[in-house]
Amino acid sequence: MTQGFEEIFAEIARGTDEIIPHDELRSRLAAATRDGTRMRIKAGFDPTAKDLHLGHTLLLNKLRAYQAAGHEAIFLIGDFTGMIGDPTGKNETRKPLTREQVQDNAETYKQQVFKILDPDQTTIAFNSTWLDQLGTEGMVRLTAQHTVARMLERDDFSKRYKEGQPIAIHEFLYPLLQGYDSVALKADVELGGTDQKFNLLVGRHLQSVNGQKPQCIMTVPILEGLDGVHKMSKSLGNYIALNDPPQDMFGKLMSVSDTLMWRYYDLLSFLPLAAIAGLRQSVREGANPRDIKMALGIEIVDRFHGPGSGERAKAAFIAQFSQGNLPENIPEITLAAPPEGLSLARVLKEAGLVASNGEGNRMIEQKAVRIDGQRVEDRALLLAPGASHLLQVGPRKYARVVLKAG
RNA sequence: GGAGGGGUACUCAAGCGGCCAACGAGGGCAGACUGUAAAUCUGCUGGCUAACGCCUACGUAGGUUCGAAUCCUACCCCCUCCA
Repeated sequence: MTQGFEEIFAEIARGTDEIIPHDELRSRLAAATRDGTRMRIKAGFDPTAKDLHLGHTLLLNKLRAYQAAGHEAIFLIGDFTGMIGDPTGKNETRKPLTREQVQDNAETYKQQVFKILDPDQTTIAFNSTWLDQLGTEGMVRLTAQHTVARMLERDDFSKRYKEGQPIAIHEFLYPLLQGYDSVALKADVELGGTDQKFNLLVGRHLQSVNGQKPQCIMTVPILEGLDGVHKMSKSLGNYIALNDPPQDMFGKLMSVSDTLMWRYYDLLSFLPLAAIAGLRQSVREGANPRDIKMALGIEIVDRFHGPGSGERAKAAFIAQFSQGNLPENIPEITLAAPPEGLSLARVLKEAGLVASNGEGNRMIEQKAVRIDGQRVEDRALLLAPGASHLLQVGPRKYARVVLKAG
């Protein structure tokens, strides 16, 4: 029994950045395991993004680990916050979402989330449920439960305050509202990214002020995006979406640097830590990191597209890039061309391979363009009607174009 | 309410009457090299045009001038200090 708990706890704690307070979480989990009670594990998600990406899954994996141990995962959608718009740290106000958009995003969330979470042990909650009811009076009462001095303890705030950067008053409200969510949900544990630490701690404070046992908090690292530098985010375009097609997902994972690959192994793989250490050792002894990367690709693709899809994506990847075969599913487009023909740049643009004629011409000059496999460097080239061509720009953009007289 | 500072391309940041489609850096893209990796080297990085060239861009709107991102006026927005 004791050993069983050790394993459970190790799996829950794996990959986390901080657990506060560590020993308390441990003992609460132990007690719950012993008594067969379920703890309420909360993790909040911002509904501004429609698609979840791999970065979000760190929290989901963690929620899943709790579920595996028999606890209740609360997938909280911050729709209230989303509708107001949180401009934190930016001079650009985020556009508030309409209720419809939020609903829409939430639907998409649900479909994606259950690729990881067990639906039977998941509660989906919307914080507008209670925040809409709060009212001005409730809001003011809430603000009375925390102090400015403590707000300024947050790194972000104190730094900006010292540097004379603006801090809008409502920015103080978000931690409070998020903390209030924990009160409303009577959360036992809240999960969040490391950047959420302060907010999670506010939740502890508000719970105790409101006569609840303060939640334990657990932070997970922020996942770096494909560039290995910035956090994975949709707006930076360095992400792998959960609903990316298998081949894209695999390809993106393969394009990651070796350094980042290990990071991804640590944070995304379900392999035991000992196994990952073994992989590192094998590379040190001469194994090609590429193959290790492929194994990760297979694991991740399988997770989101079902068993077997990973191997298929790998095979397609090898065929296309290692053996130089054409990719599957090349988009095909039909264009009307005048008798004298259409300029190559124009065709590239119409086919969606470049954003403008200018860019098309640039690509041609940079030897990035191929027609039917032949490199083309003549930007004056005209493509005559009545022909069909395979166009390629750079290593990965393809299109098949049929030119009709017209 | 008062005083001062500032708004330049994806970002940061020069320019302060013509040589500015706008230095430089970052980012991005492409080529070479590769393992679609990293590192490195090279080039490109507003739109239209086969090309000559034309058109839009330096917070917004006007004005001065042969000519403005650069000068003037008004307005909008941001920041700092004081009250």
